[in-house]
Amino acid sequence: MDTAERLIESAQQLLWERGYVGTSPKAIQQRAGAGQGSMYHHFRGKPDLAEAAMRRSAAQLRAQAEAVLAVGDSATARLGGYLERERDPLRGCRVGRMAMDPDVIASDELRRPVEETFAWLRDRLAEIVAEGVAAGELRAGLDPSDTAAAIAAVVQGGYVLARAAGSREPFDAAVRGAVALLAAARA
Amino acid sequence: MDTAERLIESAQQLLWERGYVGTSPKAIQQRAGAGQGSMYHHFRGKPDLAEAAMRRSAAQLRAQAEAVLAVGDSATARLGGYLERERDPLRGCRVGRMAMDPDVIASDELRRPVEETFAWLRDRLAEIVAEGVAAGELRAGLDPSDTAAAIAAVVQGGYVLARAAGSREPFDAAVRGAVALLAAARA
DNA sequence: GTCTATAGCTTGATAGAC
DNA sequence: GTCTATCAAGCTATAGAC
Repeated sequence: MDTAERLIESAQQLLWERGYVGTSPKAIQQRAGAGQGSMYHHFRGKPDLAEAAMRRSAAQLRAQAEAVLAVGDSATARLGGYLERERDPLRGCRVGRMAMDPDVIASDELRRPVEETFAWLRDRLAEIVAEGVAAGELRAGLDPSDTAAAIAAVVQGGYVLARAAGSREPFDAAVRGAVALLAAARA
Repeated sequence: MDTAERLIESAQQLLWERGYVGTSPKAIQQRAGAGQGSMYHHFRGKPDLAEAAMRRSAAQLRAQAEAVLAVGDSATARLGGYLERERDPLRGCRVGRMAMDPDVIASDELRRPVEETFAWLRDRLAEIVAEGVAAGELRAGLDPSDTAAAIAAVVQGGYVLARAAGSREPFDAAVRGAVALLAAARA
């Protein structure tokens, strides 16, 4: 693996663990086993490297989500599969976490990968809800876009509850609660 | 208002805007119009002042939530009132935001106010769900604790979606989605 | 491409005058 | 109680040798 690659992966890890504000170029270099000059040769600076790392993480997350969302023979099963997908709640979401970072939100370049990821996720979830409604599986009155936003929010909020509690339990409870509410919305 | 008070309020604002890692003692002092020595006279350091500020914010949030949760003549109305309470989604939750901060999570003292706030909120929401079930308003099978966690998560996750999008719209959509799912779970 | 040296600034805290 | 001065360490970036 070359140096640029190691820098990106180290940045991905540190952004996940400590966020953008809490991650220094120096820490990235040390984890990657690279010197100062090496990093500034491959990237223009911290924002540039962070953007590359965030785009990478966003692409990986999307691939994982798509893999889960494609499986299941009913809308409820596919949405449930997304909600119950194996996660590590105490680590949080590597993309969603960035949305709480002031410097990320203040920069269009840095915010864009986060924005695109959630726009895609909401659309994808809404498609599945709409299919469930069309198939007569879910109630006719259920708004696909609103339901999708609620499902995505339960996962992101579950991370907050888990980290606040220092335990994965609230995350699992929120997922169970959401699955039960979806079950109640069957036609 | 005395200096200690101004320091706490300034710290509350900055922690909300920039998180713990992104907030420096110097920035707090400047916003409060106080010097270095003044801050270190009233507080032992950044963690001490941050803890005071977070406890204050937690108490305020709890009072606001309790005020909303006490109003309404049915469980659905009270839970809906909590979900639809007036908020500024782009600012995020001043308590929930702290859960994403690595230094807050690493310190028991700093994490405790966050933990206590969400433990209280989940209990309070679960009580209301349980009352709704007992009254025959909500389905008998609905688990109060899981449903409460899902509701709290929708709000916290809604903030993430809104900040990612740079717009309050996803927050409002998630709330509408959650309200609709709760309506579907009526007995 | 990678390294070391250096720069100028900020951080979080302490010292000591008033 | 509040102020200014000072500190060692860390931050982000640039320069220039190799």
